[in-house]
Amino acid sequence: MSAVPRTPRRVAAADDGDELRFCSTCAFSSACLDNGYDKAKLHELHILVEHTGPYREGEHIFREGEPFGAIAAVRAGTVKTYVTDRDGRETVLGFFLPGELIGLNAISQDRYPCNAVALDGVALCRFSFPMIATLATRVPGIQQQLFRLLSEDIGKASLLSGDYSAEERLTAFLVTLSRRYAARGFSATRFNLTMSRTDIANYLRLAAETVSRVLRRLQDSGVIAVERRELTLTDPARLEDLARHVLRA
Amino acid sequence: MSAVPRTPRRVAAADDGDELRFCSTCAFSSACLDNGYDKAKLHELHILVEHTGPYREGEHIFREGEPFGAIAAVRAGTVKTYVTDRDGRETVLGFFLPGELIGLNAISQDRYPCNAVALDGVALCRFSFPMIATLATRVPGIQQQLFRLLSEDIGKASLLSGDYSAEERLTAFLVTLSRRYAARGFSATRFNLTMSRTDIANYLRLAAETVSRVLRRLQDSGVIAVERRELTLTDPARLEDLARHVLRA
DNA sequence: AGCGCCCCTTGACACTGATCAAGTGGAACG
DNA sequence: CGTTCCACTTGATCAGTGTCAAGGGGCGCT
Repeated sequence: MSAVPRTPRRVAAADDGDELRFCSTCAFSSACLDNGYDKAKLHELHILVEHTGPYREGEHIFREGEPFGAIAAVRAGTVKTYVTDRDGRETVLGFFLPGELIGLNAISQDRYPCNAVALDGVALCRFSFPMIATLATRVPGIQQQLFRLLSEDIGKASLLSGDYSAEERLTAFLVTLSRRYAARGFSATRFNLTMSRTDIANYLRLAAETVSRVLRRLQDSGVIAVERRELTLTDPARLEDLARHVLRA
Repeated sequence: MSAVPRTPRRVAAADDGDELRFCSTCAFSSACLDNGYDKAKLHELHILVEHTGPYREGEHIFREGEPFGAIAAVRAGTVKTYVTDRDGRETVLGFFLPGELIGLNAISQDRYPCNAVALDGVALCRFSFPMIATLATRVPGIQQQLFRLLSEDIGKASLLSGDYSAEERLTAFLVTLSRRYAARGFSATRFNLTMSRTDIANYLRLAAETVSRVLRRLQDSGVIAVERRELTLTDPARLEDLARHVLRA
């Protein structure tokens, strides 16, 4: 299916400055750094990181049921995770932006419980889970980071779980995207929706038509400007206010 | 508020059979046992377990915002976790039966992100988290168990997150309760709903009236028999079938 | 026993959002 | 340059569920 060579290459373990920058999106580097920049530990960490990609739009990173071996940090692009029910209806579990981790929900079953697909050009850092777990027994900073990341994800369901209105869900979704982009140094007020309206709908448990209508209403009231997939938050404060119930700000 | 003496007492570290049975509901004992029943390790584990309780109905175990120090396994009774929004509306995050762990979602923030309250007489095993994390660096079985438990909880949101009908949600809820009771050796077809209709509603994101109506409909069609809070699954197979979309069986 | 409280049930109605259906517009392609 | 396809938009209708209102019944309290 893919003609692009996607040979995983082991990253050289040299811990020069360049190598560190290169891995800055990987969640664990910071754990090491927080821990006092121990060269030996950084060395151990980096040799078990594998940079993979690029995956092209529509290309799958893993599929439901495949044996679990690694978690991965997104370096570039957007990843969508989803499951499909018998009737072919898709439930989107999440979108993962640069710096975020996929595969954490696979640990408990040793199999991926969902599919992961690239929504645009995607590059990853793969971490062999058995190896990083072993390393975590020797480097408490890594273990803590893993515990924290896992625990964070437990609480993430709030956007979906509440009985919120379509407008609350969608505004909260946009605010969340904005914050996540901002946290990675991208613009908080102007970014691309890398996912289709249908994807958003399947994520927020709405109909695609409803997503479309709410976006229009938000645009008409001057809160956002949306041109195809390009989004501008023209009144971020008001947007946050509309989402306040969901975000419990 | 409470007149009942609830002095936490450190459990004696003697790893005699009695002590082990006493702790059989604690999730970590099994991790140790799986790991080859190493007496020294069991010793280490047990001295950091604190048995607390009894908590009486309505008594809080922890409250939102309190500093996080420990996770806890339910030994007896039912615990409800919830948050309250500005308008006073309650969102129930989960019910925890004997053998299940509360507090896992507090790890990432070092504070409890929700309230936990006893729905009936509750007894707990408290595990100091810093201590168990330290122990985990030396006992891989413990670390794996922790990772697995955390990862499991990430996927647990499915019941709430899907856009399912009231009937699907409620039947799935009942099936889940049944399975959880069965897993702990209780009857799978006859048990008490320790939570109020309102609690169930706030958990499933339904109105209490809807819960009431669906229960009645299920009873009228012969799937369950419900008398106040006593529930009998008269046709478990059909109940599971009604819940099949949610449970993805 | 009797009272009152609270949980639960039942009914009537309104409203949000899904569904069905049709139409628009951009992008890729021949 | 026209065709086709697909994502998206817009409109009309309808069903499921929330809301409001009233009533029932167990349980603890005095």
